[in-house]
Amino acid sequence: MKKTRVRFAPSPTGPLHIGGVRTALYNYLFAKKQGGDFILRIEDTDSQRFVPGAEEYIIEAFSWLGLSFDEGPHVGGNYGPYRQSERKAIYKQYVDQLLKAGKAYIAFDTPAQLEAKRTEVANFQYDASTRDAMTNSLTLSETEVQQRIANGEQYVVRIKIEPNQTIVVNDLIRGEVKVNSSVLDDKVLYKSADELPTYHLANIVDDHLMEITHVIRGEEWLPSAPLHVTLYDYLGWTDTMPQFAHLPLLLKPEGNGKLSKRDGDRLGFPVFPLQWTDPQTGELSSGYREKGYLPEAVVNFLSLLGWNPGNDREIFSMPELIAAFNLERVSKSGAKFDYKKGEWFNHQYIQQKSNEELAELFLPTLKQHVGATLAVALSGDRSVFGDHDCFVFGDHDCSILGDHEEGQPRGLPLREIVALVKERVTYVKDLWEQTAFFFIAPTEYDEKTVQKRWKPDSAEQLTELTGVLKEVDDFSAQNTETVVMQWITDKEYHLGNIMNAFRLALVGESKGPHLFDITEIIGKNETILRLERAIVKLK
RNA sequence: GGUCCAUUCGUCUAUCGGUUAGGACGCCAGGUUUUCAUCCUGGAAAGAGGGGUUCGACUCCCCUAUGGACUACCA
Repeated sequence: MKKTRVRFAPSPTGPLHIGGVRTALYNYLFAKKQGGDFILRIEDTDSQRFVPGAEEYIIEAFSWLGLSFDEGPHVGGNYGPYRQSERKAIYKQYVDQLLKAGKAYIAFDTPAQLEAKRTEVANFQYDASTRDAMTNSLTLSETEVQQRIANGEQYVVRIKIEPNQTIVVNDLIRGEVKVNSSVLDDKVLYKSADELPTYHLANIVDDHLMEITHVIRGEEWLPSAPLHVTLYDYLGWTDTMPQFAHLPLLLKPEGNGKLSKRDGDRLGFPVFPLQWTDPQTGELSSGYREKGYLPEAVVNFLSLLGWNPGNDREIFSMPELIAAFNLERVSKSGAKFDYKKGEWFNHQYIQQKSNEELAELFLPTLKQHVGATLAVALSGDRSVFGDHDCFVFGDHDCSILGDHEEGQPRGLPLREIVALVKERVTYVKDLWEQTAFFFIAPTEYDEKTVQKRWKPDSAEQLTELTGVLKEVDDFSAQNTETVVMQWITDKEYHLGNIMNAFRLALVGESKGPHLFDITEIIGKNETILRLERAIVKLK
């Protein structure tokens, strides 16, 4: 049994879009399931559309997602080079072979002439029925062909499709697909202008030479699969031809058409794994990574868009996906991109993270928001910064994760803060909005909440509460809660009124985790300061 | 226009001739809660249409409709 070898072969014409990521993922899962190789090949045969940075982007994206290539331009391998632009000489040899065997021919018709032909003749196709009326090596004498080439005239090499043959493509997902060769056209295989083959030829030659066993690609390639089968035949490689599997497409959520690069930001979600800035226009497209997605969530989400394990299970780690994956369970019809489900997956994966891991992931976002106060922190001051009274970190990283010296600027135990709110966030970034009040004390209060929660006697009651809290030595959540509850009971105050006003003072609005978990974390002094400020401001 | 592919709740899907057509997302309702969320429970929600085949079709076949892809010297 030959070793399974699959390739992902993007064209470096821009950022990789999410449909391409899924295709790569399925290739990867399939290869790893078989203990095979996963190869990256850069298909840069279109010199016109090359975009600088695209290849690096692709490699970085897969590195983030956790798909690693066994061979490729960045890691090497025994079947290189892995950029088609570096394989010119290889292709030329096979072009000559086809020409010599009469399986292909040289054509001089210019793009302009073809364009004219297409507007003049409806449904014009360069094929057996028309090639005799065109300017090519079939209609020109051998000497004239040589003459034109010697004169520097540009030409292309076209495959010579024999009409009226039945071509069978065996597809692992769709079964046998039969087409009559007469509907195929004499596709361009090679362009003299840049001495590069087109996709079709380069693809077949490389897959053969790289000993690819399975071609797993998007359904958009199905119509040209018969051409590819013919090419294997013409080159004499039929017996080692890879198996084909054409994947269903990822469709726009709104209904029509396949998901395209432009859809993402228009519909409010990323279509690229990583953020991308167009080098030409400077236009910025959002990415899953920057949006706050965990790569595991993206992988899991994508894996289930067009494939299912045959049971109700939905959460899979990468090793579990590899174990469960097979091509037989890939569906045949296109899948609309359900962005909401993606959010749900991310939520699930966030819950799986430990508090330490989440705190670590949150740190960059947190620093963005409170970064300016770090300098204040280092000066040993706990002081007013801008309009806000800011809580700051002792020394950035260690104190964030917990301990602090008495009398020093207090760092907040980020790990514990994260633990309190993690089940309510979808993105790592949401942690900021859920926890901002821990770091920045409220100085303004949400108007609606004030109207609803700040009662006529709130100021008086909270003043009294402040007095009670000042007497509390053990400020643990449990103890503080016991004391406060006892006080409320003794005074026969209305529990909700007290607690809601208390929360308003600490948080600034009506949200957040259990109140006494908040007081424990921000500590006695800060709790009292916030109460006093609210009493003054809301009186 | 031509060729090819597809068609189960709004969405992703299970079902491989006999099921009250299952699950998940989303949505709605209720519950938990000192707030907001989370969470829990429940609910509404599907076999495109028409012919066959069969004792019996979501499932097999045909037609129609609809959707999609392709139709470049792009991949």
